[in-house]
Amino acid sequence: MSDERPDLAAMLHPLLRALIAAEMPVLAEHDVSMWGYAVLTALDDTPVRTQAALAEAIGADKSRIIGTLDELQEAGLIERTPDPNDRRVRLLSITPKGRRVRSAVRKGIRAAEDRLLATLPAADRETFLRAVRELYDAH
Amino acid sequence: MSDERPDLAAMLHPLLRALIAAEMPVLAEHDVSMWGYAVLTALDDTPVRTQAALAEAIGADKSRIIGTLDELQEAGLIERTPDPNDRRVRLLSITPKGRRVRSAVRKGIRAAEDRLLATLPAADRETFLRAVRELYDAH
DNA sequence: TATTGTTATACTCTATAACTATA
DNA sequence: TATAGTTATAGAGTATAACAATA
Repeated sequence: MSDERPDLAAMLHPLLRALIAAEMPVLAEHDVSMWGYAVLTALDDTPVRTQAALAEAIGADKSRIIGTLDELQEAGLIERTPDPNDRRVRLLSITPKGRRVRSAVRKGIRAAEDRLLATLPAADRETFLRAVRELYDAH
Repeated sequence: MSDERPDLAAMLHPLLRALIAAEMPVLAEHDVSMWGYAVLTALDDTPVRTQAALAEAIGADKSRIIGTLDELQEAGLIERTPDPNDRRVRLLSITPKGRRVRSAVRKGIRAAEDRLLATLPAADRETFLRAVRELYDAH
């Protein structure tokens, strides 16, 4: 029986798709993209950074997040201020409004996760989340 | 503590990436693409099907698997024979060689999975796999 | 008219390379 | 010259639509 299961990636892939699909309405409700939410999260957890460092932190290329930063700035969720010490860099920071949006989105996403995980017995769910976190930290 | 973790999708995404990266060398070693392996797996588990049904089964579009089928047929891993009863459809079947390749690839992939999961305590690993399977079956 | 397999087209992501302005 | 941010270009992957053969 234990060898009859599908490959791990073959199971995780549709699972992740379902998870993302469940998060889409939450993101749409608050008018942020997935990358926008990732940026808000990174900025909220560690306030100031250069754009390149931010990109690195969320696993994207520096050129790829620019559109996202433009949108977030336009919406007043982040600020980009020139660094007086080195006028090449733009100091990034999340605004109070950005923090509120991030918090609201996270709450909605956690609720969606809970619904998706609801079929698991509580003990298994705990272990599952702990295992995912451990694997995530290791890679 | 339980609220301090990253979002589930934010953890699963890089995890899946790492898993896929670990599988790449195995696939390359046996000269099959990821989709090719998915096709072999689907055909091995339920032998005969139309291309459209096969595509549906592996979560792809019927137009998207054609190149994959061409490659597999070229390599002698599957056969496409016209259905005498309905000459529009091509009956699909996996060849003995295809079965061997599928089996060898799966063995390599399972080994890669084991290495990736090795950091987890045995009990947690069991529960993790059981939970993933249950969630996968539910979606 | 509907369906199977196929080809062609377009659209989304992403990766890479140029360009500017500063240093 | 090297680096931060930006823009432009090209590639992979995917989704959709059109097409020919058959039912």
